[in-house]
Amino acid sequence: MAKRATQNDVAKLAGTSTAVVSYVINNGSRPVAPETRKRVLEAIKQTGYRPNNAARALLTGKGTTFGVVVPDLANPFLAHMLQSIEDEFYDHGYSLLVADSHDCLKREEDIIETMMSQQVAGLVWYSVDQPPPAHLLKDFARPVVFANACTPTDTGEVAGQRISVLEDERGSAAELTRELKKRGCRTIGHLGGPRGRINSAERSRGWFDALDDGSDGNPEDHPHHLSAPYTYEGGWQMAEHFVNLGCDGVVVSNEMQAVGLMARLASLGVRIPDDISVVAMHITAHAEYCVPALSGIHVDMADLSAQIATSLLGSGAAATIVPTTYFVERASC
Amino acid sequence: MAKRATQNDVAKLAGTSTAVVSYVINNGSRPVAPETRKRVLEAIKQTGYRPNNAARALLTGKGTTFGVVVPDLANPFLAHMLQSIEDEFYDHGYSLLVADSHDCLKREEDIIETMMSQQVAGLVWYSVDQPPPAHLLKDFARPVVFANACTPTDTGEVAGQRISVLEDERGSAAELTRELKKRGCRTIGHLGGPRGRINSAERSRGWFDALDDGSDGNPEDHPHHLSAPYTYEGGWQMAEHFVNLGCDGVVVSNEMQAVGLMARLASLGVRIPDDISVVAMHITAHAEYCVPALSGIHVDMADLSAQIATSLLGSGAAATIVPTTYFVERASC
DNA sequence: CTGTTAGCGCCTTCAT
DNA sequence: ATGAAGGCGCTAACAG
Repeated sequence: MAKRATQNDVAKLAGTSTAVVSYVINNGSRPVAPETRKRVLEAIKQTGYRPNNAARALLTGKGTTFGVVVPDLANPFLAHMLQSIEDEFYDHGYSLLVADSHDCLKREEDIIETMMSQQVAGLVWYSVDQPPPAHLLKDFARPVVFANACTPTDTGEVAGQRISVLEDERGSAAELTRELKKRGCRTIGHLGGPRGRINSAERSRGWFDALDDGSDGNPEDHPHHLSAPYTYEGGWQMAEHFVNLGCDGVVVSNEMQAVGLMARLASLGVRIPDDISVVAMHITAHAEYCVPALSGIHVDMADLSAQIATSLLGSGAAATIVPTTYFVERASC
Repeated sequence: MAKRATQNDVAKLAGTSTAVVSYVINNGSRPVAPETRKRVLEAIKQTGYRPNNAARALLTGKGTTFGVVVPDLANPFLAHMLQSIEDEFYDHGYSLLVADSHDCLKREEDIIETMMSQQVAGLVWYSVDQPPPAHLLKDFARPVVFANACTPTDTGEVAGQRISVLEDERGSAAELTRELKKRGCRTIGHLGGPRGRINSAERSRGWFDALDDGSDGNPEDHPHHLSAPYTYEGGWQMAEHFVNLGCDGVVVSNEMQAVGLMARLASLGVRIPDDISVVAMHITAHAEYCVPALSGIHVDMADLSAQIATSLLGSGAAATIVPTTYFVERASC
C-alpha cells in the first residue's frame, strides 16, 4: 500500500515549506511567487498529492461536507430534490452526506447526531414530523435548512443560522381543488398523508378551504377525506374507496400515491378523467409519463436548490426560502 | 457558539484521563473498571460529548464514511439501490457520501478524486463507462465495489481490495426475449442504452442471442435495434419507430425508457400487450403501478446491498458478487 | 514573499 | 487498570 503523499512530501520535492504548499492549494489565501507556485504544482503532480480533508476539517472545525436528511430516498420527488441539491453543491466544491430516515423519528434523531459527529458544514433536513425536533441541533453552530417547514420553525436560541423553506402547501392544495371544480367536478375527495403530520394537515386544509361546501371542523374528519402512507401502495389501497364515495375528482397529496391510485382505478375500469379526475401535489418528471399523464403542482427544483445552497454557503442571508411552484395541466383532469 | 465538548472536557469532569475516555468509547479496546466506565459515561451525557470523526479519520487514516457514485440519482433503480445500501451501512454505523456523475466521465473523475480526498473507507462505484477507469484509484488502499461490472474488472496491481458485481445482464436480456417469444411475439425489437457502453452492449447481445434469427454481426446494427439515453424521454422518442418497424414485442434495457415508451404507445393508440408487448431490465416497485403493469427483470436489492456491505466491511472476502435476479410477469406481456 | 511553529481531537504505545 | 506523551496532515498566526 503506497501511502498517500502529504504536504510534506510535496514541500520537500519542491524545495519549499508546507505552508507555501498550503497557500498554493487554497488558491489566493496568501500571495505566492509565480515561479514558486509553478514548482509546487509540478511537485503535486509528481507525487499525486491530494489534500486530506479530514485534517483540514479537524483544524478548521468545518468540513467540506453538507448533510442531507430525507424520509425516503426512493420517493421520486425527494430523489429529484437530492439530485438537484447535489448538483448545486458540486458546483461549489462540496460533498454530500446523505441519510434516509425511513420516516422514523428515532432513526432521524440518530442520523442528526451522526451528521454532527461527521463535522458537516451545514444541514438540509426534510424532517419526518412537523415541527422538526430542533432541540437535537442544540449548539450545532452551523446553518440548517428545514426543507419542509411549511410554517416558520421556532428554533429559540440557537448557535447557527436556521433557514426555513416556506412552501404554501395549503394554497397549492386549494389551487388544485379549484382546478378540478373549474372542470366540472362536483364531489372532490382528498387523499392525505399519514394523520397527524403538519405538512399533510396543511394540504388537507387547502383542499377544505376550496371545497367550501359548508362543512365545518377538522378537514381530516370530512367524509371525502382519506389518509394513507406516502407510497404507491397507499394510493392503490384507497382508490376503490373514492369510487364508492361517488367522487368525480381527487386531490392527492403526493405523487407516489397518485400513481398507485391511478393504476388501481385503471384496473377497476374507471376512466380518467372521464369518470374521475386526478391531480397531485409535488409531481416530478415521472408525471408526464403516467397513463394518463398526471396533472399537479410542480416545484421549480433548480431554483429551490440554488436558494438552499446560497443560504447555506452565503453569509447568513435570507432566513426563509419561498419555492416557486406552478400548476401543470395534463390529461388526468 | 458553544464549542462542542471534547474528550478532554469529559476526562476532566470524570476525573480521569482522555485515554480512558477513548477506551470507553471504543467499547472494549482496553479493559476499564466498571466503576470508572460509569463515571465516564455520566460525564459524556453531562457534557453532550460526541466523538469528532474528522479527528478519528485523521489519526486512523480511515473514516467512518463510504462513498457511493451513481450516474443518475433520479433513476428509480439507482435510487432504490442507494436506499438499500444506505440501509445496510446505517446498520453498521457508517455514513454515506453520495455523488451523481450525471453520466459524465469528466465529472466522475472529479468525484472519485474528491471521495479519496474525503478519506472514505471504501467506495461503491456504478461507473458511467465500462470498464471503469480504474487507474483513478491508483494507490487508493481501500476496498472498492464496481457495482456494474458485468465482466471481471481487470485492475492490475492495486493497493486495496477490488470487488466486482457480476450480474448476468446478457443472460437476463436473453431470458426476456424468450419470454416474449413464448407469448407468440414474432418481431422482437430491442431498445438499448447509449451506444458504446459495454453494459448496454451486453444486454443487446443477450437479446440477439435469443432472437436467433440467423442474422449475424453486431447486435447494434440489427434493423430492430434502437438506442436511446436512459431516460423517460429516450423511450418516448423511440416508441413510434418500433411501431413502424412492425414489432410486436420490445425488450427495453432500462425501466425509465420502458415507462416512456409505454406512455407514447398509449398516446398512439397502440394497445399493450395486444399490439406490442413490453418487457424491461432492472425494474423497480414503480413497474407494478404502470398502466399496464410492467414485466421485467427484478434484482434482489436487499441481498445485493448486503453482499456489498459484507465485502466492503468484512476482511477481504469474496472478490466477486453475483446478484440474485428473477423475471416478474405482469400485464405488459 | 516564505519559513517556523503551534496545535485542532483523537488513539495508541509505553510506562506506571 | 490507568496516565502521559507523541503525532496523524493541515492551516493560521507570527517571524523573518
